[in-house]
Amino acid sequence: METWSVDQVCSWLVEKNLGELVHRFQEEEVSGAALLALNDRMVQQLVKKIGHQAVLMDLIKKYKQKSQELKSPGETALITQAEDEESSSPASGGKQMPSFYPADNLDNGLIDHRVLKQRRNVRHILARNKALQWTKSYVLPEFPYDVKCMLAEQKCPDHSMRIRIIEFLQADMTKYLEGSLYPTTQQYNDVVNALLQAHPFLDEDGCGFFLWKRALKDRFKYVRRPIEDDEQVMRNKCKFGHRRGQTRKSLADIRFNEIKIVQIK
DNA sequence: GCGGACGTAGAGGGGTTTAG
DNA sequence: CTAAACCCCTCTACGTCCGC
Repeated sequence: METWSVDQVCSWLVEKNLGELVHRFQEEEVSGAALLALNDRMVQQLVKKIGHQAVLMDLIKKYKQKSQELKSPGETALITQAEDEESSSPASGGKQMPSFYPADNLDNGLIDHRVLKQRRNVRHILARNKALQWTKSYVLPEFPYDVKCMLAEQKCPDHSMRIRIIEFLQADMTKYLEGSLYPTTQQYNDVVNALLQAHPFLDEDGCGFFLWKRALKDRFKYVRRPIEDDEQVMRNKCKFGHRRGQTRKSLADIRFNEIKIVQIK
């Protein structure tokens, strides 16, 4: 890893379901050596999402630990394999995500402004990575520390907490969708049921199921909104993306979009 | 069996609200 | 001010029912 180029680091990120970070890593020219030299503050500046910060720091930490233990060439493959096994999601029966959320990590008030701007480009490349097997008994992902505290205290989540819960659930579901951004109704149901079973107090007024499900659907919709390079998304936009008073996209437009998609590919 | 009416689910667009 | 959630509306697709 020490000798990796920026491109190799980016491939590794994609492999670790952190493809969303590729653009930032390329922008900041993070090579393998730079990756290993990152400290907490740098990771906070580089990576917006606390969940991604935690995963990234944990992967680096594990790499450093194992390279100390092994101290032999060609170890990377072994480590990658080990990490693959360890980082599999709870729903696939693997171990849960590392709970590395030190209190100082929450102090992200100085996050680089460019990172905030990046949120506009909400292409969840995660969706394109290796899909995990969806099982009926969906297991909730490991939430960040502050969310876990709120859940443990059974406090009614405020707006920002709701957003964070939804964001984590959406990111976790994406891993199972084989590149699609369209979960089935059953999948929405499974996730919301798992959430409400684990935390019944979230079922406000007995209509929590519908509220959480709608929030989750809206979140996926919001993720799809800016996407213009995905065949399935574009097809649905052509199909449904017009309202009374608006002209329907002509067949020519649809063809043009299809050609654009092929060119992008 | 066929075709129209109807209901429902699931898409999207876009306005409004909320929170940082 | 802006990003993101929330909410409402419209449209399409599909299944079911019913009359012919």
